[in-house]
Amino acid sequence: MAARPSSKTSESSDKVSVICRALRRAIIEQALEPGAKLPEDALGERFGVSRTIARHALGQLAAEGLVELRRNRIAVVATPSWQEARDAFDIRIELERLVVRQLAGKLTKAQIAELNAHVDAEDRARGGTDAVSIRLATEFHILLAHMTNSPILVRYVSEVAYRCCLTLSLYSRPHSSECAINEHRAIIAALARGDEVKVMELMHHHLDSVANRALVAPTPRRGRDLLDILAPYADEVTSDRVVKLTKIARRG
Amino acid sequence: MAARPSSKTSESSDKVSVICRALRRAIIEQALEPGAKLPEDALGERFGVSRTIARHALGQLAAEGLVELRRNRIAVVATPSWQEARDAFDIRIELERLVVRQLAGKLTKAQIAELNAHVDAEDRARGGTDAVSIRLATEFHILLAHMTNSPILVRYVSEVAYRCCLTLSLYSRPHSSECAINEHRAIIAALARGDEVKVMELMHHHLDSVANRALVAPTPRRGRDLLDILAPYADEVTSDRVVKLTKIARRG
DNA sequence: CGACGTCAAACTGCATGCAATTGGAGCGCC
DNA sequence: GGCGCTCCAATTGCATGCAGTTTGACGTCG
Repeated sequence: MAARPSSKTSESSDKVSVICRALRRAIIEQALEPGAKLPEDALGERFGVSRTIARHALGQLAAEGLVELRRNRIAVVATPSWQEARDAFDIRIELERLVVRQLAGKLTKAQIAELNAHVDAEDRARGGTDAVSIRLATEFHILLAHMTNSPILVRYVSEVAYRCCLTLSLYSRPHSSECAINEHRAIIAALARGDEVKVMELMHHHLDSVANRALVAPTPRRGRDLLDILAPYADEVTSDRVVKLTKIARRG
Repeated sequence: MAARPSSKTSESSDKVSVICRALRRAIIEQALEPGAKLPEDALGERFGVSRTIARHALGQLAAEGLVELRRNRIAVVATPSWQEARDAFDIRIELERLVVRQLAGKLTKAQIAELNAHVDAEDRARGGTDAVSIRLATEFHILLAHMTNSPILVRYVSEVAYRCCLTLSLYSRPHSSECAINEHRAIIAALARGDEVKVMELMHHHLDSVANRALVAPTPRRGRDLLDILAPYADEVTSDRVVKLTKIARRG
């Protein structure tokens, strides 16, 4: 497989892109929890740029679904609903099946070594924090996507994987993703063997089980807006009462 | 199926969003051909906003892959390579199979009526321009995605469908997508019957045949950068000569 | 005639400034 | 104490201004 020219879409060294990367990482490592406020001034000051740039960066992250942006309101780290989390995983399964289908039997020795090295790193990180483990596991999948040389696929897999990361921080039990490392190894092995059918099945099962381990129940553990929880009950009362409920919810 | 609350990610009535929508439509209707220049000043003046806003809009469209943005250079409508076009269609097939899988047997009568009405509109538009036909065909798929009530799926299907639209304007023969209307009807019928397997197969075949009809050959008809065409030959000459070639290419 | 160097216009990258909106603290009323 | 009102600090929405970069036109020279 001839190497395609490097992506035109690759993120340049703009200040905007730098801030995007930093925030993305902070979000997926849960340094910024879902719901955390992201005022433009504060970001600008923190990164040594003007509000204009911070604003632009927030716009990009909103396009990726990592940040929620509402007119005249402070941007916040996205808080996906449980259903959205499930949807994201469903999409991710299909995309990553596509990835391994394209990759099966087409990896160079160097690429396989790179993948193995990454999983080794995951192994070594088992003692560390949960956040780092999750990030490394996610990066394994993104590394796979990169090997397809398809910029579009890379972009979508990355985005949806980051979103899944985000939901893991909302809904998962701690230490829920550690045993997935063996599954990563199995996937590499099947890719190397070129067993297209098997590797698609492995990937499907892998992601599905991560999702099922993580998205334990439609009732989130923490961080969910009271407003969302109460939403289904809103139909039962008059709209005036609902407004009051929301005030209370926001306060709590 | 209970209706989920409307998406938080829906585009607000920002000036930025307005410009995005306008440009998106102009691009997929080929009013703006791939490679067309999009200077911030001109956009700002045309839409009655400042450069800041135009710039922000371009950033969003770049994130969607409709626009190419390079540092210190005028933004241009994206010119996907043939391979990228093929990749986009592959991704689209998987995503839309997911859509119809979720939808099979779960559509209300009203929704089926809406879909049929849309296809009727496609039928009526057969006499009109190619661009309108393509736009309507694309919107049919996006309408389907909307019915899943999954904002993420809507976003990805929309994006990738727009990208495919874009590539059609680059690589397809004229009048290549007309006979697809019957396939749309067949898909609606299978959805209504709730035949999950069949409808996934239909969608797969539908998109695959559109792609095959459209992406006729790795040699594009027009609009492709001379630079890309000459790239494979560049290895034959010294790198100094290549630089000169590129100068010539850019000029022509 | 074509290659090369120079320069001004065009354009982008980014910061700053101002008007408009929000939200929440404080205060009076029931 | 709870509810509603007013008002101000915090924050966003957007335009403008300035500095740096690119483009391509022009003049010069081989």
